Amino acid sequence: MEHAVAIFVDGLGAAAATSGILTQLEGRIFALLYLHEYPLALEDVATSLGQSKSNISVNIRGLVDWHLVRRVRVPGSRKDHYEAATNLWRVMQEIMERRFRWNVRQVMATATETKRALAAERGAKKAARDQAAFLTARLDPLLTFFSVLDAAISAINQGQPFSPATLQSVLPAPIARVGRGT
Amino acid sequence: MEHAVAIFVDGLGAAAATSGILTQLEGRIFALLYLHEYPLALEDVATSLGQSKSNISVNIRGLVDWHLVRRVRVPGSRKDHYEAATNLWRVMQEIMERRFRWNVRQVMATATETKRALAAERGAKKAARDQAAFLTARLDPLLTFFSVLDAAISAINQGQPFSPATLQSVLPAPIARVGRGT
DNA sequence: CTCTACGTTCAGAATTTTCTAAACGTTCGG
DNA sequence: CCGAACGTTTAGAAAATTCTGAACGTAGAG
Repeated sequence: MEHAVAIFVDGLGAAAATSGILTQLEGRIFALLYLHEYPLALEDVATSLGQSKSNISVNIRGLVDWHLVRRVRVPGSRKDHYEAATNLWRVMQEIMERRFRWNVRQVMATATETKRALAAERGAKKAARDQAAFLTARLDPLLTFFSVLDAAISAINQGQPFSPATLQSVLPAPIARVGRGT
Repeated sequence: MEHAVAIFVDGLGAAAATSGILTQLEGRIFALLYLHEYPLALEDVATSLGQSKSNISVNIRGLVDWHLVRRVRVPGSRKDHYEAATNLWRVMQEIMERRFRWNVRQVMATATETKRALAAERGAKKAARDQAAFLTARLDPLLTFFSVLDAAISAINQGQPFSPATLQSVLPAPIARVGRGT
């Protein structure tokens, strides 16, 4: 593997590992494909990354599910070939939609469920009623907050993907470089 | 532990486990504290969650570092007591700032580093120069995209925390468009 | 100063996750 | 149909992580 590509693969792998969105290996696979002009066969990916074919097979499927990687047919070959998505805005929308939002709703469902359990308790004693009032006072703002997050995600995801040029124009001033070395 | 609280603890724990931001146990600790009006001692947390004190000690420290939980002194007692943050907006700003943004910069640093390596290679042959041009064509939009993300995080984090009332008012009419200015 | 109640550290146990290689199923060229 | 070239499944190995209990350090009460 070329030196520059190796650096990118390592760096993106490390970033993915701490992202909570992708695993390190998924990050590495994506990085490798992202820096290849033409689709790579499963086996090429495996040998490039020093992993077994079975492991790549399993992990690349996750990337395909998330639309970070596309499977393409290459005329002369029977092998499966893969290429990385290049529309980063759309990739982010997908991740927002399918992961972040799912999490947000999980929290909302939990809060709602908790309120339901609370209502079902029907405490007759004053202490129990006070307790229920307190719990509601905690649960309601949480529910509101996550509802707003949910709405914000909707708003973002209904927008059209930006082109690189548009993105460029949004940037205020050149960001100072941050030397977060690996 | 009360039934309603148990449901909340389990639910938030599950959400945290898949969030990539907190571990399940951190989620459970936060949930427990969030639904308690008065600070809990380390030991109370441990027994409520069925974990060893040492494990809670380690995991609660992470929450304190992230300002999701505050350590407070309780006059009559020598024990450490903890209470959950209730300002969810501020909590989210903190997480954005310290985790998501850090990740974004990691990617930017990687892309920059890769370009540097590319420049250092100084390929004389035509094929090498073509390859370098292609890699640059992939790296530059990525760099731009993540710069925009970085700027967006700045914008969000420079805003004042919303009050629950304000959040509520934002809810009915979803945000129509993502602003382009600061 | 001593004794005790606490939180923290740490070595290793328990559990979970990741990875491999062999077995298997499928497709396609002959 | 056959055989070879594939990708996938899966049982278990390897590695990473989470968790515990004992040892340790510390601060405050007496």
